[in-house]
Amino acid sequence: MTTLWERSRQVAVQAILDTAVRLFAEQGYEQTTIAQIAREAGISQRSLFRYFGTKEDLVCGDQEALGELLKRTVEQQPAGMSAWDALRAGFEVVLTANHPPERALELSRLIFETPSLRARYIEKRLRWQAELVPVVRARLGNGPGHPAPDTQARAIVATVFACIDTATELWAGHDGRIDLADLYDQCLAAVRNHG
Amino acid sequence: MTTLWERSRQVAVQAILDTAVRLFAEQGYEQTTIAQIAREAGISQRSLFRYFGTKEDLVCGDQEALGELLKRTVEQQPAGMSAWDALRAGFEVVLTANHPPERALELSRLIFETPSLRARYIEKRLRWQAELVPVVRARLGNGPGHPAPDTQARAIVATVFACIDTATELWAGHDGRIDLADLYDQCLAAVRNHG
DNA sequence: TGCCTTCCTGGCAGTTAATGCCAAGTAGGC
DNA sequence: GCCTACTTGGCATTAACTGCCAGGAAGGCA
Repeated sequence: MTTLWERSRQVAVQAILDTAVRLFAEQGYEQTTIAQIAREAGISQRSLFRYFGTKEDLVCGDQEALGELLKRTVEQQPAGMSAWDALRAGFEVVLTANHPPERALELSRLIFETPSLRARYIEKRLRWQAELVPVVRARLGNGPGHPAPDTQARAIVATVFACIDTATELWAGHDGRIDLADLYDQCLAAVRNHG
Repeated sequence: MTTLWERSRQVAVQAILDTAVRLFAEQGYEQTTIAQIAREAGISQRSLFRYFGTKEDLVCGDQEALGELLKRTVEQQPAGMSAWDALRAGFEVVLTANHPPERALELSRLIFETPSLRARYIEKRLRWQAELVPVVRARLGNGPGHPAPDTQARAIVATVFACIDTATELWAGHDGRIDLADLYDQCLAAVRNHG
C-alpha cells in the first residue's frame, strides 16, 4: 500500500500551495519565480514541476475536480428541470464545495488581476465546458421548434460560464461582500429578460 | 517623413507573417520555433521580437485593431438602438473587415486547437470586453427598473462574446460552410428566447 | 536482519521564449 | 558630405520547462 506516500504527497502539495499563494499575494504572480517558491517550500525545483506541471497549475490546478463535480451535479438534477435551472443548481453545489471563502477570494483576485492567469484559467474551463454540452443537450428538445440542438446547448453553456465569470469578477471586486449567487442571478436576468 | 520606413516595415511584417502561418500550418504551432521562422524569413531573431512582441502575436496580433473598430462601431450606432443590436452591428462590421475567409478559417482552426494560443486570444478579447462595458452601459437605463447597470452591461458584453466564440468555433468546425453571422444569431436566440 | 524491487527525489544539462544592451548600419535634413 | 534619428543584429541573461541519471527511502520476502 502506498498510503504513506500518498499522505506525505498531500502534505507536500498543501505546503507548496500555501507557500506559492502567499508569495503570489505578497509580490504578484509574474514577479514570483519557481526557484523562489521551491526554495521557500524546501523542495527542489525539479520536484515542484513534478507536483505541478506548470506555474499556472499552482493557482488553477484543482479546477478539473470542480468541473467533474459540476458535470455530475447537473446530470443528477430531476429530468423535468430546464437546462438553465440544472446548471444553476450545479453552480450552487460547486460554490459550497470550493475553497473557504477567504482563500477563494484571494485566488479570484489573483486570477482577475493577472491577465495571463485569467486567460489560462478560462482556457482550462473551456475544456470541461465542452464536456457539459451533451449533458445540457439532453435537457433540450422539449420545445416545439428545436433547431440545431448542439448549437443551442453550446450557446447556453457558454453563456452560463460567461455569467459565472462576470459574477465572480464583481464578487472579487466587492471583496466578497455581495453574495456570489445573487450576482449570478442578476447577470443571467440581465441577459435573459427582454427589456 | 518616415514613409519609406513605414512601407518597408509593412512589407517585412507581411513576409514574416506569411512565413510563420505557413510553418504553423505545416508542422504545428508548438513545433515551430522562433529561430526557424526568423531564419526562413531572412531576419534576425531579435528583430522578429521587435515586430511581434511575442510568438502568439504572430497569430492574434491584429486583434487589437479589430477591438478598436468594434468599440467605435458600437459607439456610433443610432442612440435609440438597443445594446444587443448595437453589439450585433459591431460584430457584423468586424466580420467584413477581417482577413479573407480562407485565411481567417486557417487562423481560427490554429487558435482553437492550440491551448496556449487560445489562452492568449482570450486574454486579448477580455481587454476589449472591458473597454466595451461603458459603451454598452450608456445604452441601458432606459428600462423601468434598471438595477446595477454595471452588472447588467458586463453580463451583456460577456454573453455576446461567449456567443461570438461559440459561433466561431462551430464555424471553424464546419470548415466555414455555414455563415458565421447566422450561427451567431442562432446562439443568441438560444440564450434569449425563453422556452 | 539483509536483499531486492519500486518509486520518489535532486542535480545537471539543455531547449525555448523573451528582454536588455551595445555596436554597426542606413535614411533623411542641413 | 556631415549629423541626427531610427533601425538592425549579435551577445548575454533570465525564467519556465524537460530529459536523464544517480542516489535514497518504503515495503515485500526470505
